[in-house]
Amino acid sequence: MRQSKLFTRTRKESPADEVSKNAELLIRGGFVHKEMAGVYSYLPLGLRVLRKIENIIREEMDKIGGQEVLMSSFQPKDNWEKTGRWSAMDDLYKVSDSSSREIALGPTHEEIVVPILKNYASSHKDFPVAIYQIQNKFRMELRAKSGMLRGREFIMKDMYSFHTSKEDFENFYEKMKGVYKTIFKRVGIGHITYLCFASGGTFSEYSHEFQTVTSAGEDTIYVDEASGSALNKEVLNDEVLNQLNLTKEKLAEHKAIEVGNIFDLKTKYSAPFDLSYTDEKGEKSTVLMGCYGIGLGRLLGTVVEALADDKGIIWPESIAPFAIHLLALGDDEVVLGEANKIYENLLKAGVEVLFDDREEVSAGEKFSDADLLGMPWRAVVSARSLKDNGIELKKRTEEKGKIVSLDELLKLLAPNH
RNA sequence: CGGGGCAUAGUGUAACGGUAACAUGCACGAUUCGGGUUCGUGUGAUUCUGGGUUCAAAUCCCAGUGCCCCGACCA
Repeated sequence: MRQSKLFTRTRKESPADEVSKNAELLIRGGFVHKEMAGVYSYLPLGLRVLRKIENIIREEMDKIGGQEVLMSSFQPKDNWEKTGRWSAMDDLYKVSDSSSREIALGPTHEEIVVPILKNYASSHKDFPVAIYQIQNKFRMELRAKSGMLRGREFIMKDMYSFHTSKEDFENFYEKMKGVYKTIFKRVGIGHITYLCFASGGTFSEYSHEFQTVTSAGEDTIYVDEASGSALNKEVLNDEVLNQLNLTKEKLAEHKAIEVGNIFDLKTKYSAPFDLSYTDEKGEKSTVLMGCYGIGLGRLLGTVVEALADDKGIIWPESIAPFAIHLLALGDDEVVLGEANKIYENLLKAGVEVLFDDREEVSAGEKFSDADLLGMPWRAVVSARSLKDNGIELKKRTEEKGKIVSLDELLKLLAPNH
């Protein structure tokens, strides 16, 4: 994409109403636009990152047999009364229409997915099933905060699994731990993300969270570096330590962001809707459930928060909006012509490239923008690089670049082309 | 939901109760071209909303709304 055509632009000044690093950098770079507290619109650059995260998650969900759906955001009040959550869940958005019919704006989808499945599944042969979606969620947070990290409207991947036996559920649950680890690794924060023993809230006694260590985190976790196991401060007691085989003295305390969690729901939501199956002997039993969530906006914000430096964002290659940021310096015809040629060649090779072709912008500003926007690679074409007979290529994370030829550049970024 | 802070051009900030200013952005013209170059001209504001005090309110008072922070809450 040509940067001269991009409708967003960068800002030098930080927004006055955002303190958190993730929101500050994302807004300065034009990735997102704040609508209200805890509500952000995604702009072209931000959407590209979001889509990449989405695709990674989708691939991993499909890999373990998840079936993707897209459920409604409007949810009937009746369903929520059946589970008792119409009045019990205080962050539920309730809206009414012109006939004063009351409906919920979905904060989660147990109340929707269970009746849907009940419509189709009734035999033990119909299980197990795993259903997921990537969709906007609404929660009336009393205090939205930390930029993208705790919002009122946010995009979440929620998966629900359905089983006929405890063993089958546990087997799947264990597999999901591995799948989640893979996702966070692919997104680029695997090295600082821990599987964490935690409270189950209103759902179950315990659950597992995936916590990414950064100073901006709102949770406190304890990590046993030797074994890699971790637990949330909220469940830190002798009984739990014993159960996990950990000693208090060896634990390191960290601030962390909860980027994902998995729950054992048992029959909490299948029972109210009588989601059951008939087994081989003709006997009916209630279906067992698990649920598995990842907040995509929060994940995006976490990556910014955890990996940025004082100059701006540093995107991992797997989710960067573009693989490379190509800068043409100066208004020299030869330089511009050469940069254009390189841009066209990269496009032809299928490389995602952001081309800073703005003629009236100074070199310094282009460098600053490249640092702020955070593409993994920066390629500079200028009178100087042409004199050196090539393109100056630099990693976002490194100080010094090196001169490469177009062929070398293509080989690096499109090795299979 | 308890506590604290803030609200002024698109953005970031100034302004003793007395003509709303500066920077940046944007437009135009020069200049420059390897870390937000320099200069000129122009553009841009019901000072969050509503009330009150006053000859006079961006400024003081009250209420509301919005945003940020701390806490509580949190699938």
